[in-house]
Parts: sequence; C-alpha cells; structure tokens
Amino acid sequence: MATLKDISAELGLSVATVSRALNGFPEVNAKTRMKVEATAKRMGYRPNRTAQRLVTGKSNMVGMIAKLNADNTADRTFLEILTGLTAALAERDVDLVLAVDQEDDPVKAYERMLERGILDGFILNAPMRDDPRVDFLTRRGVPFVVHGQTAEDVGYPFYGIDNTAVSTDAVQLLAALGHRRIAFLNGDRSYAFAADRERGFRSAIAEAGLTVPEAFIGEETPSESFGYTKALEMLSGRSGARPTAFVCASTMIAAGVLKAAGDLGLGVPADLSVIAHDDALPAFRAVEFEPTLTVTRSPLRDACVPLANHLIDHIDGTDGRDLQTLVHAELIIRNSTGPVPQGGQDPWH
Amino acid sequence: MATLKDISAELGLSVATVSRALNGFPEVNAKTRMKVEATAKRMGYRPNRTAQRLVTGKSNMVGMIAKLNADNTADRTFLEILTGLTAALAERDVDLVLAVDQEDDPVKAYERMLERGILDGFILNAPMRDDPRVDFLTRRGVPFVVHGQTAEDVGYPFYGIDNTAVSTDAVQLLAALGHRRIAFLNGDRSYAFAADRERGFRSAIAEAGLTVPEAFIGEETPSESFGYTKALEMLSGRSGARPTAFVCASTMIAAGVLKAAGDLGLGVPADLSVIAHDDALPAFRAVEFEPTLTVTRSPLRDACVPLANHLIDHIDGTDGRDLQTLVHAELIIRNSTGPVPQGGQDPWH
DNA sequence: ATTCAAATTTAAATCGTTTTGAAAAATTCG
DNA sequence: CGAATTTTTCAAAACGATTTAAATTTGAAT
Repeated sequence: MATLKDISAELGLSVATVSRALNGFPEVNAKTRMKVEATAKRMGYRPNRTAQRLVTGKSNMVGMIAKLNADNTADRTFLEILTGLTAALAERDVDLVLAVDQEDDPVKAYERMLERGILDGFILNAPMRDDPRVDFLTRRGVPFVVHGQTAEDVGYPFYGIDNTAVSTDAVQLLAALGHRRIAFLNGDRSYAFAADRERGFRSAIAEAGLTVPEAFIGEETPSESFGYTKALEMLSGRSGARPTAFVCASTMIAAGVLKAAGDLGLGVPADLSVIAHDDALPAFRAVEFEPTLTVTRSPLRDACVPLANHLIDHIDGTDGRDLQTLVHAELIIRNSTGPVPQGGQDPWH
Repeated sequence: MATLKDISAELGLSVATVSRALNGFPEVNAKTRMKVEATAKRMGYRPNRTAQRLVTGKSNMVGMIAKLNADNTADRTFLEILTGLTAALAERDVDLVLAVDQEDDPVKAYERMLERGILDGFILNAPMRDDPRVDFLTRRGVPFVVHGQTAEDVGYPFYGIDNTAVSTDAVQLLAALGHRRIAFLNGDRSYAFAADRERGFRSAIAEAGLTVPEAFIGEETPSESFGYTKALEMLSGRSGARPTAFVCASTMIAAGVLKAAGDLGLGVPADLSVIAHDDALPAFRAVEFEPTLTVTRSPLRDACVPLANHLIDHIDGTDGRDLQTLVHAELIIRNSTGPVPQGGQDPWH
C-alpha cells in the first residue's frame, strides 16, 4: 500500500504538501496539486483510515444495535433499513458496526459499544416513547440519529413519519365514506410509532364525533396472525356490533384481516373496509393484495439516506435541531375501502 | 480517557514498562506489574484501539456481507447467525462490520470493503459450491471463515454440518421403516448445502436400491408455501404414484407439507411420513409441530462460537487446516415418521 | 571489592496521517 | 532594485500505542 511518504519521496515534496494537495487545501499550487493527484492515483494511494483516525479522532464508523423480539419478528423491517442504510453510509465513506442486543436493559449494549471507543455515533431504531437510550447517549455526549420520534420538541436529529397524521388520515377517509364503527389494530404500544398512531386514532375518532369501545382496539407486534385472530374475534359480534372498517398498523395485519373477512364470507370493500399503513417492503406489496389495499404509504427505504446524512452531518458539527425530518405519509386510495354498507351506519353505543 | 502516558507519569515509569506490564510480558517485575495494573484500573485506562491498530496492523474488526434474496427470505437464518456471531466475536473483543450486497457480482461488495482497508477478515455465509468469494479472498490473502463447505479438501477454516449425512440419515430412516417412494423437497441447489443434500439423497436412495423420478425432487428457496404447493402437486398423483414420505430441507418446508397433507385428509404419520432438517430457530420449533416433527437437528446458533474463534485464530496465524469443523447433525425421531402405510410398498417404476 | 550475568527498565523508533509555526520562493509595490 | 507581501512549501510535533536495542539495576560468584 502506497503511503503519503511514498508519494512525497517520488515527487521530492514534503508529506505535508502531499497531504494538503490531496485534501483540497487552498494554499497548494495548482500545478503541484495536479502532479500529486496524478501520482497518488498512479501509485494506487488510499489514505490509511487508522492513521487518519488516530489524529482526527474520527473513526468513520457508526453503530447500530438490533433489538430482536423473542420471535425475531422485527426481521423484515430491520433488514430493509439495514440494506438502505449501509448503502447510504457507504456513499459518505462510513461503515456500520452492528451488534445485537439480547438483554433486558436496552442501554447496556450501547454502553459496551461505547467502551470500545471506536464509534462516531449511533443510529437508534424502533424507539419507544421517552426512550432511555436517548437520555443515555445525550448525557454521554455521543451523537446519534433516531428513526422515529421519542417526544415532541427534541434537540437531536431524527427522521420519521408523522404517525399521528397516519391515523387521522385513515380515520377521516373512513368517516367521509360514512363509516361509524371503526376498529383499530395497532402495533405494540410501547413503541413510539404505535403510541402516536393511537393518539392520532383517538383524536380523529373524537373529532368525527364517534367512539370506539376498547374491545375494538387491539395492539400487538404486527403480524398476519395477529390481524387474523383479532379480526375474527372483533367480527364475531361477541364484543358488540361488528365494525365496518379496520385501521391496521401494517399491511401484514391487513393481510390477516382480509383473510378473516374471506373466512366469514364478508366482501371487501362491500361489507368491510380495510386501510393499513404501508412500509413498502419489496416482499410484501399492497398493490398485489386482493383487493388492492388502500394505504398510507411511506417506504422504509426512504428513511435510509436522510438517516445516514443527518447522523454524519451531526457528527461533523451541524446542530441537531437543523437535522430533523418529519414526513407526511401519502394516502393512496385503492380498492379495499368503500362506502359504509347498508345497515352498518349505527355508531357504537 | 487515560493513556499509557498518564499512567507512566503517575508512577514515574516509562511508557514501555507500563505497556509491558499491562500486556503480561514476563520481563516486568511482579511488584511493578501490580502497581501498574492497580493504577490503570483506578484511572479507568482502556487501550486506544486506533493506536493499537496503527502499530500492530490489526483492527479487531471483521466483515460480513449479507446477500439478500429478492424477497428477503434469508432473514430468519441470517439474523440468527448475526445474533450469535456478534456475541461470540465480542467475547474476543472483535467487532462486526456489516454490509448488504445488492448487486449481481458477489465479489464486488467484498472488494469495496477491502478497499477501505479496515478489516482483519471476513465471515462468508450461505456459500455456493466453488464459491467465487473464496477464490477472490484467497488470492488477496485475506483471512476468512466459511459457514458451510464449498468443496472437499480445502485449506481455509470453516464450520459446517455434514449435509450429505443429513440426507442419508433421513433416507435410511425412512427406508428402514419400509418406505419405497420418498420425495425430496430441497433448498436452492445453487447453494452448497442443498447441492450436498441432493448428492446425499441420491446416493442413499441408490444405496437402498430405490429410484426417485425427477418429478418428486423439488428445489427452491425454503418456505412454507414452497412445501405446501409442491407437496400438493406431488400428492395429487398426476406425476405418478404418490410418495409415502417426504424429506424436507427445512422445517418451514415441512410445515407446508403437513398443511398439504391435512388439506388432502392424509394422516401423518399414518399415511405419510415427514422428516426435515431443523436449524433450531427459536421462533420455529419442530417439537411444537402437530405431530411433533422428526428431524436431523443442528442449531444454527451452535455455529457462531466456532465461526468466530476459527476466524480470529486464523487471523492470529493458525493454519486454516487446523480450524475446520464438520459436525454430524443429530437425528431426532419424533411423531411425523412411521412405517410405510398399507398398500404403499410399491417402489416407483 | 570486583566481575559477570541476569533481571528490569528505558529511550527512541515506528505505524501513517494531520496540522502548526516557520522558512523559502514567488510576486507585488514603491 | 530592494522591501514588503503574498504564495507556497517544509520540518517537526502530535495522536497512543508496540517493540527494538541499549542502559541500568540487582544479585551472585570470585
């Protein structure tokens, strides 16, 4: 591997000048710079990251810690993020160090990574409301970016979708179609995204002058089986009049709901409307549902580039407040939603 | 952060002695060592990895590149490995840098990681037969460990299960139970594990004096739906007499076969025997199948510690040939296999 | 007490870069 | 043309560890 010294020897220049030439410093003569760049290229020079790091204190590495559920259900979305993120980071010459958290205290794994002292910052995924990791890293002065929101008016960088709006958009659409009995199959409430969705749902329901009995609000780690069993139960009529519409936290849940509707001989959207939030996973496409699914859509993949850039910019000194992105998910009306069926207009209670 | 210099200043010793004391060199006085260790601890000293790396040339980081199928189906097993592997590496103070390969040429991603020059070695997962990555890394002189086998009599470290034996054990069990029509639902043949399973299957079938028409050998990325549709087809009788037993590459496939059997009103093991290979994913337990599943079992998790250790030892200089582990999967006979049903004793052809 | 060997410790070089402060070269100006 | 600038280049320090070769201390033997 060619080093700065090799180049400087080759050209009879000092290492300092070579370093400056390659790093675009203004005080180096144009002719010199050309020569240096040419020989650097010819000799296949690549700066030694370790040496750079020793002197600059920056490692060009960031960490991410995967927190797996007992049943590994986070896989799909996690790998989706991982794919986009590694690519986006590589674009800015940053590597991703991965660890998997297997214990109770979410902060422990970060503490251990930090001890090694090889990371410039972290990407925090699947945040909870008032996530303890945020507190911990803030206190330690470690840069990080959050995928999602842990609270309002925060000082750190984040990229997330407006989850309150996701729910209100869905409810407003259904209400406009005349639905009065709208059930909600949410994700695990301990996560910020689900907590926000629930707030949005409740406020939009109230806004529309409606109520929803607690029996028609379910929450669990999103899965098709959760959607299926919960929808079956809610549609059985045991807990009250059957809902005419479902708001689902994920397309997986919606798949379960559609299956339950099919098993009960209910037509969608004739007898039942279904809307879900769509993370746009390539393996699970809402347009291919039967019927095609009405969704609020926000590709997980879209988060990756902003997440990477926010974090790197923050590490480079940009204020966290200037690195916050909140996007409004797009409402896409397809064939799984329709007007409230005849005889389904009575609200609960 | 306290440095060696801080400690040496505190004790009036030279940095060299402090370094030696902390690294257990024999030539340092016992009393001195005690003092050094005590103050190091008191001052919270942690060696600066970057500095260590610059001088030793070792980074204590290894890379892994995830290759995702279009539909991300590798998720489960990949995350399982990732979990165990990061833990096993951490045990030896090594970090894992992850990248995701999104292009055609499998070697490109490795080339790019190598360019950065920050890695001591690689873990190669899901190898194909005569995997090009092996060639590439060997030529470059980069240490690596393979999870699986890419060929016989190789010089590099690996950990894998004897996939030929997996198939022969399964076939021999079924043959001993009197089965003569044994179908095979294999994984994607382009992967080494599936190629080996197929070889084992064919040789064991021949050994038992049997034949299997090609219509009863299926191969695809393992999934429940593959097992279901393929079993339905094979059991339809359209391609010949229905098999009395299935050998499945994974428990997921077996789940599909059981479902197909159920749909067709076939009892397991009364009318049909099913055996699968079990990676022992925590989310997918063969003992909880109905009926409990007969398997050849080899927990993926077991691979992690040997993989990590083999790689690290190899990086530290141990010869690759001394770091090869091939385990024989355990045959666990449960309730999904039984004697050949009445009237099912006729072999194919 | 002197000599020699063994046990300890040390100063200094090294890894490959960035960056400071000074020096040299080139340019401008009176 | 010489002085004053402005450009451009350079030597050396720094980052924090490891390691070589040399120096010192210690202890035993004469």
